[in-house]
Amino acid sequence: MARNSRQAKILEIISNKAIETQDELVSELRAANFDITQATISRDIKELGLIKIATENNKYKYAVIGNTQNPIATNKKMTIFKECVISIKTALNLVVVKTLNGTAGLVSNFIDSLSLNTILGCTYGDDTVMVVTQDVEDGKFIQSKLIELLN
Amino acid sequence: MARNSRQAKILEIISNKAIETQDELVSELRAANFDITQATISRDIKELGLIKIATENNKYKYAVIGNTQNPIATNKKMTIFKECVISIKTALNLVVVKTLNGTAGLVSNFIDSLSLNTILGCTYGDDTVMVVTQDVEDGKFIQSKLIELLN
DNA sequence: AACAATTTTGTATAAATATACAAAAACCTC
DNA sequence: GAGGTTTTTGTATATTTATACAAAATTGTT
Repeated sequence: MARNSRQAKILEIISNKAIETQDELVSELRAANFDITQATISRDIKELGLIKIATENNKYKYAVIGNTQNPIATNKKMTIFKECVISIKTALNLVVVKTLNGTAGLVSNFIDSLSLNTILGCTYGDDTVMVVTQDVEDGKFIQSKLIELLN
Repeated sequence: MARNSRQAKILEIISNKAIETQDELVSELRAANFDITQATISRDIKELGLIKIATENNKYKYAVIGNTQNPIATNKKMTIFKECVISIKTALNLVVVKTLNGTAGLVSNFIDSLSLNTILGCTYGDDTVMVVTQDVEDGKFIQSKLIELLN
């Protein structure tokens, strides 16, 4: 289905470029070979829980909302998790998850919500989530758990 | 000037009730004796950096955006700080700031941004910010500093 | 594969929002 | 307080966004 990859593409686009209107987003998507209309984008934006917010230069842009405020339902989060994660690696007791730029917060939030008890905590930047576990073994374990979820 | 109190009222309204459209907000404000039009609200929303976001029940509502993402300029934040703070009290090494419901995040963010070095950290809920200082003396000091800012 | 049921999408348009421009209000400065 | 300057607001409207409805696509079942 093109739908999920399209939504992932939307997250990618808005994290890399200031998108002011849905029509602008339509153009970007068309350029990336997604043949859709504004109506569909409007629905995607609602589903993804994206926001339109004022920027410093007195314009508007679409953005991914921060984790605590994000009201997207869990199965939607799961879908997004799958779409946004690029790689999952371990380094000793850390699991390093690479994501589409700008979506690390969403991914981190999702991982937190799993409440896996061998996870001590998560931090994230723009495109990286760091999952801290007790030891090397736990790191490997969490890595495999997360990879499982991608299927 | 009615403008600042109106904007504060907007923050209060949206934190207490799900507001789906600007027209709805206009009605609420009219009920609170602010005689304005949709155009003004549109501008206020832009200035306050408010967002319209999808809710669980498949509708939209306006909301205050979380602190880290908030791009409002400092002087605007200062104005909002003044408008949103209700009281500032101390309890031993804590400074307890009461705010309009839903705006504690904004206020906390503003206090953080002051980078006062006797502040150890801030936490917040919906209408309360807790500022932690080293000791009772520092608490009193920060309290007075914050009260100063209200003038 | 034929059919029914569900989901996704486009078209057309209604609904909602942003803004150009002009007027009004607030603020200065002399 | 007259006259100039800046800020705020309303009116009217252009722009943008959401959605009803129908069509198309996808999925599941036999």
